[in-house]
Amino acid sequence: MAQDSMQGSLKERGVRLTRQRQILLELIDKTGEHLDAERLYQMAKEKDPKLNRVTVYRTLKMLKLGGLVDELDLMHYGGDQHYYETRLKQEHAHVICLRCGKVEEFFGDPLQKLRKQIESHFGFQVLLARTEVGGYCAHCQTLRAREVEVARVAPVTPPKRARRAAARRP
Amino acid sequence: MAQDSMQGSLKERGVRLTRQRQILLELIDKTGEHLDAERLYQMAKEKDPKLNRVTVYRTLKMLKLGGLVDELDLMHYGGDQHYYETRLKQEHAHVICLRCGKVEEFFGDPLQKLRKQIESHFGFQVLLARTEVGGYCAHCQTLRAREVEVARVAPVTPPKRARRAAARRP
DNA sequence: GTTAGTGCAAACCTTTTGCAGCTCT
DNA sequence: AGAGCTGCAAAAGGTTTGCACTAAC
Repeated sequence: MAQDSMQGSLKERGVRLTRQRQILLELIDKTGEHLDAERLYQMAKEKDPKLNRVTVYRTLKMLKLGGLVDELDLMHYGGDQHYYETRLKQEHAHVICLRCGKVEEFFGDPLQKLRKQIESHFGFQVLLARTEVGGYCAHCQTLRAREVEVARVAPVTPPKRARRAAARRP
Repeated sequence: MAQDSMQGSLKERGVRLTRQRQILLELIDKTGEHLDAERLYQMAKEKDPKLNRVTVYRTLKMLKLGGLVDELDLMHYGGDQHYYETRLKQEHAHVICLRCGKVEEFFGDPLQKLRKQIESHFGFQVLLARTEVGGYCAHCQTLRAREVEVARVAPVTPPKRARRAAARRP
């Protein structure tokens, strides 16, 4: 359903609905949230092996400029890539656990109040707003203390980038 | 003064106060805000031409991990680099004009309320919070309408990356 | 004297660009 | 038919890493 309204919005602006874009729109819509370009590319490739990574980037850029998707960083947990989600839901904050990577969404009046206060305080016209919160989720808080203790004896640096790179290699 | 408390905090943890770090700490402190790694490097190089860009990155990473500086994106206006500011002030949101690039800071109770609500709602331990808002500042709102009109006749794509790249070349 | 930190070069990941050819409308 | 879009290769931008050397404590 988000896909339909997206397609409509694009058609109005004379944007062509190519096979590739339909695939990408469907994935962004159905998968829901928090996909980065690479993952979106991998998923799209299964539906059309010829589809190029560049097309993913170009499509995302277009959707972002058109205000159809929002770009997130998720506190750079997992790297410096960007994540995308459709712009349907009410404004919300993203809450990222820095230990397990779980992402929660928070809807609540402080967000609306914040926006309104900024608009009236500065006479600012708000187009985009992004709130990201990092910390430890309920589950990880207890596990964390233990880890800190262990780390003093045998420090481990998890190779953040290697994970993603491995998934890309043929 | 921020520099002093930073240095103290580092000393406590057995971090060495090298000449390079002193230069960087002073710049981060005095310049105040919103420096990216490259600009910080350029400024540091004037005080010590031998100081390497890598040292800037390593120092920023350390300060970030130590919770002494916060990392910002400023809505990726101007590119994908990160910006840094000392973690002294009260929590605040950054308000970025997408036309002129001006950055305002907003302090206000919605931010504290947001944090508290997230903590109690999810049982989450908040360590970092970042709110960035993009739009048009009061001054640019009027100028904007005119531009949109002009753009329909003679579209211009400003080369975002070229600006920064030019400044780096020898 | 240790150990942490630096500089240099090279790598890395993510994203963008130029251009020839293809395809939606 | 023709503007718009894609794929490919290559580049760019920002950041990280490996290693030998240096300097802070």
